[in-house]
Amino acid sequence: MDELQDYPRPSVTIDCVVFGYDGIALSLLLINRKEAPFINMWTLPGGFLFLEETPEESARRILKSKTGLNNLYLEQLYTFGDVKRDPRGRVLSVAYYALVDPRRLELLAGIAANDVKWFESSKLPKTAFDHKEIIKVAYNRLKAKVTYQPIGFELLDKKFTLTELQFLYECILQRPIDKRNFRKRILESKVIKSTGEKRSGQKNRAPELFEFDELQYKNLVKEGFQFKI
Amino acid sequence: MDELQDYPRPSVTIDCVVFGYDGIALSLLLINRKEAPFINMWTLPGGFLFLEETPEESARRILKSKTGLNNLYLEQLYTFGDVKRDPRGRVLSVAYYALVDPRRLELLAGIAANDVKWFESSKLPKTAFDHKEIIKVAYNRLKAKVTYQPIGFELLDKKFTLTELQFLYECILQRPIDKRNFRKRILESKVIKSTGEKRSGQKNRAPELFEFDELQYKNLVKEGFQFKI
DNA sequence: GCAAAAGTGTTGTGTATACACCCATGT
DNA sequence: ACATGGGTGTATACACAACACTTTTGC
Repeated sequence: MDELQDYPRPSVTIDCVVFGYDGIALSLLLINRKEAPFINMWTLPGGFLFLEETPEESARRILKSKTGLNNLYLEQLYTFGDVKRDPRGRVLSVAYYALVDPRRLELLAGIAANDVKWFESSKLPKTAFDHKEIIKVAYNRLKAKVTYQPIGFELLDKKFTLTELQFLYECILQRPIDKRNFRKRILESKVIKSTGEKRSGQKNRAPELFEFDELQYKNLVKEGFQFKI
Repeated sequence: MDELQDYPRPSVTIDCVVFGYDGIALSLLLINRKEAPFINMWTLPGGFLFLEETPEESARRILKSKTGLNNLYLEQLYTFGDVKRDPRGRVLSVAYYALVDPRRLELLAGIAANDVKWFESSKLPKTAFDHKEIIKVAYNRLKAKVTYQPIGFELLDKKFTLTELQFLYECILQRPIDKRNFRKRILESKVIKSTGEKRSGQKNRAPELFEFDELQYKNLVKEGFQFKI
């Protein structure tokens, strides 16, 4: 008979791949590990799952405690379970990925600056455990997802210009996008709307500011719409 | 300090959504549960993860022991972790889904016929735990995947006709597909090749037999090809 | 020769891509 | 007035969807 106590239990951790974008490059949030094993190496923000929380709740708690952020875009990525992925013993990791505007993060106090750091995704340091693999899987997922689902707005300010949005997409997809086609499609999709405002103070024409139209987006999802960049 | 023994550990199970296709309808393999809780209800084939095996190895072991099958198409689906999903305590389930030709299965002895049964996916019985949810996620994943990746051949005999393949796709996608367009696209994709043989004995024109071209498929994947139905 | 399923092309329609100039603003 | 990035439309190629008849085989 299958009783819970009849079976040995693995440890279960949650690891989060946190993507950020500062207007120039796609970055990843890593933490400098203070304990053995892998002391002083960089790791994904993570921690052990508590028995009274779901994996997603756990991911949110961990991100909150390590970065101070809540309410971010979060999605389960994959469960990594190589037998030897953690030298301390048998540890499964349920990995999540999150999108964050790093400028929201800079405002927060209480984070030891040397321990938590953004790294450009093209210049990552050596990471502990199997975190390199997790990051690779997360990045592939993000790239695939962004072309057919309108995620990515979380990485920008609430109000953004179309040029900023396009740069972000180019950053994620690592390829140039035609400006006119990009604007046409993103506007046709109706997932963003103009705020009517313009941003002035630049030394050129004042660009129009847009925002994500969440209500409209939810309606479109109900009708089963397909987004495409 | 994060030591493994400092944290309580959840139990971890593996559950498998096994899709089958008998030439007429898409089916799902369920097992009649003999223990409490949920005694006598239908469940996904599953079991506890052993510490010395990866989740995928565990899924293969479980499928082998409950159905006798190995070497099937298997892919991690999602990790389900609701706190109350199992009344016995805190149990995470790493779910997989698999594709199987049920006719391969019928040949196997040693399976108590009343305990393991195929159900048409449109006529499922009440299931235990959160297995209904897991099945729903698996079916959505299968539907999405089949349109851009050439999976599904596992559900047919090694040699199959284009009409059989088309019926399978119609079954999975639950919509009619135009015969000429289907043939055109599937042949253009190069993932199947003619065997040169024909199947006779029917009371109509003898159809050509095709097979999945695995070598060619691997080459195409390397070049980053996109399949599309 | 008839029933039953296999097999085969073309055309229209819509969607994706490629491409270059004018506009508004600040200095 | 000039430098800088913002904003706009069209023509072409390609991909997808719709559609009906002929061929082969067994009875």
